[in-house]
Amino acid sequence: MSNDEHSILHEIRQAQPFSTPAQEATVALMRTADVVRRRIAATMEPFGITTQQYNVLRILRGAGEGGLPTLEIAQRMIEEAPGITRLLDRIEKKGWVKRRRCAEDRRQVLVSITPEGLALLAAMDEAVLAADNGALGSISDADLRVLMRVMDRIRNPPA
Amino acid sequence: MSNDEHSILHEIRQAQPFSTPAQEATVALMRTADVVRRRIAATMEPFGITTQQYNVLRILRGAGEGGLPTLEIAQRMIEEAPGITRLLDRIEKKGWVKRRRCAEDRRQVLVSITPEGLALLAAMDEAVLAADNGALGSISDADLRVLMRVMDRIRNPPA
DNA sequence: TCGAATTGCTTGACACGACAACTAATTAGT
DNA sequence: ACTAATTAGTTGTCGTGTCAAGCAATTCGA
Repeated sequence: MSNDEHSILHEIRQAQPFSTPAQEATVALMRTADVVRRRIAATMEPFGITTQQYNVLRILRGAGEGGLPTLEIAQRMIEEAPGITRLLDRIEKKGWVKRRRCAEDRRQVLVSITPEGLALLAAMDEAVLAADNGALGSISDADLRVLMRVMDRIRNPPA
Repeated sequence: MSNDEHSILHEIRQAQPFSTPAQEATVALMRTADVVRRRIAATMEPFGITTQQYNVLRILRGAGEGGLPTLEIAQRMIEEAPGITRLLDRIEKKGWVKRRRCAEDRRQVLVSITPEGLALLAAMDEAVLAADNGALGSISDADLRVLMRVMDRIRNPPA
């Protein structure tokens, strides 16, 4: 079958075949995610923003005026706190978000998106939607459903 | 359904629902790969090696005595050349690989695994196999086949 | 054959992802 | 009220992904 042309085994050129289907699927999952990540990053790059920075702005747009505390943002990304701090540093330097101390709990730093940030997102919305759809656009709805279900189970294994 | 507990929408707490199933699946793919990557990294970490470093050693073990030129390794990982150079720097410093100039084409650097590297891999083999299986162990063979097929198609979209 | 591409890396600079340690503010326990 | 524990963030360090340059060896083309 012509599928051999782009099978994982071929891509890796591994001398030894995989020990198990689960192992092969694990490798395939990594590589697939990488490929998609790169495609999406490529559509963001012309706007001078990275996917992580874009995700933060998306989250903050959804949060509205009041903004969100730093760690709340970290939670919604999968990320650890340290990463968020510096990510916000860079985004703030570009003028897309602003930070202010919360009055009630002075440990918290409330982050909110600026008008410039909103304008950037607005300019990007169309391209990003197209890219996200494009990345998995060739997959049928039925396959997408199976994909989602299987991945849900991978992330949250039974017991 | 109790599935709501760990749905992607719940995990992201996104105010706006996704525009399309493809978009939702894209996000799920990223997060799933992250989760699995972390699980595997956790099993490698006790051996003082990262997943990338481990992958290089695996490739070199498959290559045997002669070793492989740097860029050939880069190709088998998905990675760019600069990343490989520095990855090899670190692995070499740990004594797991050695580099030598190729006599026929002095532009090439042949990289091969050392006995220490082989010993490390041997010590890790069992744990890694278990981890890879464990990561997707709860997925049925039928689902794995679908998963592989769909991901193949994502990586290599039709025309 | 001699200069112009090309190839195979390497280095520099910037963005992330993750762990550890640290500060400051708040809360809990006695 | 006073100390101990917790919470919210920040900073330092290491490993990696990526783009842009740069360098040396090799091949190509007139």
